[in-house]
Amino acid sequence: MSPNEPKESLDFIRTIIAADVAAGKSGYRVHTRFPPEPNGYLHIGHAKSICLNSGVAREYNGLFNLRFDDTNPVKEETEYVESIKADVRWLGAEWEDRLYFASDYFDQLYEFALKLVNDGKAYVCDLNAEEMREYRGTLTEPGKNSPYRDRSVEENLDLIERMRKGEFPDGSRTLRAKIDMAAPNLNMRDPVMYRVLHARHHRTGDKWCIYPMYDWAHGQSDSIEGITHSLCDISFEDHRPLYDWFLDQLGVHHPRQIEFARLNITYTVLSKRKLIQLVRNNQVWGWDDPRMPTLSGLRRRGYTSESVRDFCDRVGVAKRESMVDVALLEYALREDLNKRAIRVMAVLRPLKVIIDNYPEDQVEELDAINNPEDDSAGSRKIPFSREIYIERDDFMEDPPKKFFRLSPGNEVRLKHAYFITCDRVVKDDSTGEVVELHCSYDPATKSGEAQDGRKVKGTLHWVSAAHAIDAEVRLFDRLFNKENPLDDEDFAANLNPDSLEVLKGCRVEPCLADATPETYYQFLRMGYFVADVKDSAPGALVFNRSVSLRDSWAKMQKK
RNA sequence: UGGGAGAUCGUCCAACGGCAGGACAUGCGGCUCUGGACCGUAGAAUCGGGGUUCGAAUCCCUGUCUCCCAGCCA
Repeated sequence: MSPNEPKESLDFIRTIIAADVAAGKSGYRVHTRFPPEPNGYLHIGHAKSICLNSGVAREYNGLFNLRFDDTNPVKEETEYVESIKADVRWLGAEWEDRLYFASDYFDQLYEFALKLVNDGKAYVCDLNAEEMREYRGTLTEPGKNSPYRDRSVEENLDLIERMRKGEFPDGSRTLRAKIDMAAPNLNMRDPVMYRVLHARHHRTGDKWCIYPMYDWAHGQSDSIEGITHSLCDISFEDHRPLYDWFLDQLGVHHPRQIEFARLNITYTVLSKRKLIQLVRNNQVWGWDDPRMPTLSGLRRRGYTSESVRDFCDRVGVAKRESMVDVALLEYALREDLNKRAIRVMAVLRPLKVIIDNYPEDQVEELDAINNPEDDSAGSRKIPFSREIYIERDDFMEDPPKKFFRLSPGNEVRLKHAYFITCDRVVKDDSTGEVVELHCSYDPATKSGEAQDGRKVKGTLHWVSAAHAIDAEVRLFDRLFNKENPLDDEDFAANLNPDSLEVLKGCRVEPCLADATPETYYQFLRMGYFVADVKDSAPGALVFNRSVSLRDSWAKMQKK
């Protein structure tokens, strides 16, 4: 979408930006940024922000920056920088040569700070953390001025310079903006700009022992980069007056901060702090566990970046707090995969079927279409023989009314192959478990149509026993069994103990032998699957189920 | 009377003084060599109370509820 071909309605942010551009603000430019802190992996909530920021820029032929907000060396690591870059790139957000770090601006930020000190708008404060809290006041009571608030410019200059040089221990002094200790907005009660922190930074090393706070770094970084619209989540609404204050005092380019509601999804948590807890407590395999809402987890699960972007479009942008149904995410994936996934046959819980009247040593190569939704996907050959496997769930000895699958005496179609009828059931004497089925086929139904025009209600997937290859299949369910896991103080108590089911001894058709994570498959009637990027290898296949197919039979059974 | 923000189908998002609409989810029906996909169809909402207006989800008043803020985190 461009301003020339508007949608019938714009979200509130695009409405604001359209007005700003029309009014000629910032020279008709649009320039946005995504500013992650490299202290964890990106999740789908970040995807919403990335899509918004990069999308808006693209719509106006503007620019989009990736900037790491790396102002707290004790929490940040290079590993996170790399994973974030990979995730943003995967999503298709293009930062071109504009990869920045707030730490790139430490020198400039320091110069800015000196200017505020010189202007009498910032001072060095000797209060410790606890004292500062006491002086800050409360939500309903004003704070008190720091006893150090009225130091001379000369003394402040001397002190900040010595802070920078490392003369003072961690936590001993801060540089504070001189605003208003009685302000009803706590952020304006002389906020800290710099703290002393003798910590090695992942990029600047030991150069600095004072580090800027978020509020001091963020707006100025936006300004330096020429950002026009600084989009952030609603929790920063209270910070906007401070964002504006710093920029106004400095008299520099002044981007407009706009806040939107963060994304929440049912049956999951979208908070870096919570996710890192799951990782550290080994409650998941890692950041890229396929059950995690991280972008690396979703990717490993088999989500396409197209589907994630489509989902972000569908959830919209607004200010009210909301909880999006996870079904919408799944819908977006199915929608995309339905168009592009190769259809193959895989039997997850095998039950042997012997076709008694099929020639003992015969093998036929049957044609199988790769994707009925996409002619260009072509077709392939699959082997058929006397002994095959079908899904255990596709047979019932004593079927209920609407069961269209195999049962004694009933005829069904084997996809791409023949009609078969079940003649005999072999059971284990001691357990009574069905061990194998004896069936007969009708040679006149090859490729799945009966010459005489008779119909069957059911079509089953299958694999030739002699040709099938072994695979492990992992079925995932929601990570939490409560719609909002955060409703309870201990959210981890809501972890779904059945979120993972591992199936071994699955039998899949031969073409899957060299499956790689780059190919999205639909296992006919079972769902969409992808080879696991870490655990799958030729000869030891491991598939993740990305999402199941809609299943009206299962739905019917539940009633 | 701390400050800030927000309340529209079950869910998410529209409607910006002029017929409350779309998507997901759900129900029903059709079609199908995937009980998939697809097609059709149904039910489903303006937080409460006042006011302004020919006309209010929208403007005004009032009440209620929800969320955020007291890190030298971001």
